[in-house]
Amino acid sequence: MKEVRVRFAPSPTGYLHIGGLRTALYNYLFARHNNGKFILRIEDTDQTRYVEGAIENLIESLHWAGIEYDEGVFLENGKIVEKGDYGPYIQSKRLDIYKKYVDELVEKGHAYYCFCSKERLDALREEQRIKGLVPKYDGLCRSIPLEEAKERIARGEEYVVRLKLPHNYDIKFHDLVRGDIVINTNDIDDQVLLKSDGFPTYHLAVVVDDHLMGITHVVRGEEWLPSTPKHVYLYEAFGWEKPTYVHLPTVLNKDRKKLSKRQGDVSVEDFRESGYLPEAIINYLALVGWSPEDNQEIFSIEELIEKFSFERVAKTGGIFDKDKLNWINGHYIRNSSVERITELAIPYLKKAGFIDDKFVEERYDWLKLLVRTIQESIDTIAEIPEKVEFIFKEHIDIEDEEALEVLKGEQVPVVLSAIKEELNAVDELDEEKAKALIKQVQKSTGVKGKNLYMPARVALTGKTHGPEFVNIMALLGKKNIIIRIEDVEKKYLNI
RNA sequence: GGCCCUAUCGUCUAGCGGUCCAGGACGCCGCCCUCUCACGGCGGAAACAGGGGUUCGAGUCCCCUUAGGGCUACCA
Repeated sequence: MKEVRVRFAPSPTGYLHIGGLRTALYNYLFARHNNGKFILRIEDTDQTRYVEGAIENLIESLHWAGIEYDEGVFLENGKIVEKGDYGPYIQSKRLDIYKKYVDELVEKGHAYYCFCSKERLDALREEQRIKGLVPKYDGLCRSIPLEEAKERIARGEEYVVRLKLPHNYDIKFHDLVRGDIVINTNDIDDQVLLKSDGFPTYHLAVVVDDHLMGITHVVRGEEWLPSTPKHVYLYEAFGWEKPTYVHLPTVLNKDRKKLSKRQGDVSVEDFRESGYLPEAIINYLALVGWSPEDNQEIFSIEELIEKFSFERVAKTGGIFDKDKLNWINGHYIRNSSVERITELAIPYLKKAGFIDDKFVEERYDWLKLLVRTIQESIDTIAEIPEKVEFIFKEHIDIEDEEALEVLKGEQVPVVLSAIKEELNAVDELDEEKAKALIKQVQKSTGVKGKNLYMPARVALTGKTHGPEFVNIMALLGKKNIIIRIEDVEKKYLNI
């Protein structure tokens, strides 16, 4: 059997869209599942949309997500390099190749030169629109004899090359997720193949490159479905074997529209900054549009590779469900080592102004305890600062009504002074000592359970709920505990 | 407008003619665990868009309607 070769071919127009990541992921999974090759090609045929740094960003995002490819465009020491036997992998470097094939098409009579101006085309479309017709090129230049066209080009006239589609011809192809598709050429335009600036359009470039690069399966978003007949026709015109098509359902917004900026995060970078783990993003994305045979929800990348197939890809577009992503991300955070989450948390804690480099160096174990204390209660790394803010505050204000209510309890002064008392007996606290201390307080006051913990919790955190209390004590340390207790005694107990 | 695609719980989905009074997951609700929160465990509410066929039998096949999405560029 022929080796599977697939590609992800984004345009460098900015960042890597989360929907694009899923397309890349499915390509990747399919390639790995079949021991095939995965290629990254850059489709930069629209000079007007090119964004500086976009290629680098694309590659970095893919790398962060753990999507690795075998051929194409890579980043080495910050420089863009190409690897593989089918290059160049950046379309703007392949202009002469497209020119050659477009010439062949013209010679064969499958394409023609068109000299129509932008103005004429606009006017034509406007006229058709008013008449209620389908906006379509009217084929004016179709009948210009080749010799005449060549003379006009020689004279320096601007031109494009258009695909010469036969009239009323059914183009058929099979799609692995959609099944058989038939579209009549009467519903398709004589697509521009080569633009007046000498660049190919997507339609020409994708066919030529996929063929030349030996691509066996074209796996892309379903927005390409309507233009696939053009591509199929091109393969036929060139006499090439066409690839297998796989059109993936769209990843949608809550309003069922294509996922777009302004409704929140859409770039891989955004998700990274929001504190999502790459394996969580990958795990979640795999599930939008694909499902395994059993009811498994949590997958390692190896499991995904093993279980993935296009037969189980859905036809319907799926809404990007942040709640489920959060759940998956939380799962991975809980199952990660404290060390890893601590490393990831440090930049966020620095940004919040809670810690600095010196702090990290001197109190790394303390930071690990801090992270361990809240690790199970978070969905994203970015939530950490708000979760631990109360630890870093010098003084806390108690505004919570429930908390204020707790402080009215009869045993509150007894408990708090007992804690201070016991604190005198130790020089510094760790979890063990904090635990022992609470036990001591229990013994000396006779107060236990809720009546003991709640006043203490409120005094130290200002809230009636929060993480493990013993950890909070160890985190705060002797000095801060005393400060907070005395604050409460003064401000709320009039002691 | 034309063409193409799609249609199961709020969401992601399982279901490829009978084993479906429709299964799993997120979210939601309740209970348990527990100083609280969270985690975890257990349980619950929640869907086959509508109408025609085909068939002994339809969520599953066909048609229509409706709804949604995509495409309709010298953008990808």
